[in-house]
Amino acid sequence: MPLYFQVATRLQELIEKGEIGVGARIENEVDLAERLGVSRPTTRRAIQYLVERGMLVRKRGVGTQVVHPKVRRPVELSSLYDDLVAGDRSPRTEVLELRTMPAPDPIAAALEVAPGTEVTWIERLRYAGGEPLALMHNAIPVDVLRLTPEDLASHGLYELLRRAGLTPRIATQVIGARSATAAEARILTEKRGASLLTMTRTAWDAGGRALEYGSHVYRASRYSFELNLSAG
Amino acid sequence: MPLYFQVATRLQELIEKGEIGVGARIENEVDLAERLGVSRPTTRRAIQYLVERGMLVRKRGVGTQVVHPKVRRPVELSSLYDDLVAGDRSPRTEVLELRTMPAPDPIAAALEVAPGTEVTWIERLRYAGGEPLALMHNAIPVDVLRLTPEDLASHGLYELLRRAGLTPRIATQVIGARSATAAEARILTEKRGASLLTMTRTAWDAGGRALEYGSHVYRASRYSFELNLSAG
DNA sequence: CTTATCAGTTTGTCATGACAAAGTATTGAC
DNA sequence: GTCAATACTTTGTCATGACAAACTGATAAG
Repeated sequence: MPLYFQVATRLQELIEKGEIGVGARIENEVDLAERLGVSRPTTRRAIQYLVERGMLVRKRGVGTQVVHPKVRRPVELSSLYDDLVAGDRSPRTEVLELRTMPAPDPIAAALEVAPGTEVTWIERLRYAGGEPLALMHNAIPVDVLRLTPEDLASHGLYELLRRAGLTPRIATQVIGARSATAAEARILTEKRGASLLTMTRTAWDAGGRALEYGSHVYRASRYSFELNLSAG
Repeated sequence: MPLYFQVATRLQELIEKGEIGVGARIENEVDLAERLGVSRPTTRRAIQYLVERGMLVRKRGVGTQVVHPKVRRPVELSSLYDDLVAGDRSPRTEVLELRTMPAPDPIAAALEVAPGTEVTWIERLRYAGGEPLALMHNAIPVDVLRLTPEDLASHGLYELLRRAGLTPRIATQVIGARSATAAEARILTEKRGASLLTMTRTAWDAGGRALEYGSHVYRASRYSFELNLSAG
């Protein structure tokens, strides 16, 4: 574990425990470095880490202040399944459809691959707490990953990607809303015309290769997106 | 302008122009630093900057690769008004209500201030391209900023905050959806029961002080949220 | 009393040097 | 020909030293 990370963790603990209260200034970099027996760049990097997480704020000529006692996590690249597991809402997945087919033009465009590229097309129904929560459509290029219905029934798509050594790194999402069609309402046990949250996403790995395109609809009565933002 | 930033900008231009193609590896840090006549830490910092923006990816023992030719901006702390101006959709704002009142409990809780703290309560209707787009409710503690209807009619709330030297730094947002009430439908010229996107947000400044609470509804037929995410 | 100047404090930037860790390519043994 | 050990390349971490820029507060001038 890197030194700067150890320092950051130690600082973070002090703040989370409240031993350095909100609004208080922490020791200046030079003294802190000397007291901990590390160099100033290392100290700076540790502080920088906590600044990026929204715990600390620096001001030149003034010092470094605690602004929030808890880490505000940035928006994360996780899947719904992971979120539900973390929230203890006992997710279950029903695979309604799984087949390979040439990508339709809009999906090929979203994935930034040639039109007609073979993709695995998946339609899944996600339950949480025994109730249907979301209807999810995904397209994964076949040369990225091959999937079986069994895998998908018991694991999140992102978990399967990670297991195959594929790490989503960058994603663009569009969140919107619309009314449920009759078919959607029936599947999600909502009334016709009920409001649905829609989310479309394309995710790329570190190599810039598109891993996944997703077009999902959520029951607005049961789900919302939570975001934590921090500006430079 | 800092040296590392100049280097980053230069690299960024080369990549955006396509002179360094996607997938190509850039020169290694040591050589690049020497060629540009700067130190390796400065070069590293410049590269780090572009990595955080999703343009480059580093791999120890391998090198640094271009993964995307355009900057993927992180989710930004900007207001709807700013977005619309940038998108040339000629926004206009109608202030429906503006008064000071003690903050109701849920709003006081969101702002992390004492219940009953005086806030300015604002109800605005935002137009874009001549059509109503969003109905916005905001609460701003009076000791943070005092507002006049004239200011608000011609400027975004965030612009007014900035002008007063208040910079939103951290925010938490919740995005959801629901059906329009009869009153909302009438104001937004939608049908009754039309789907609306909802967004509630609390924004804090660098000092950890809550600047603003907002609860907005958007016409789902005319607006959606776009997010770019990048994972560490 | 008000305002301008100046010194002190603290973070921001940059250079140099060194070693560690991870991945790749080459070489050698079998 | 295959596999393992080795050398090489490249990024990751860390130390030391120095000066610049921004803010604060005290001091001096009006």
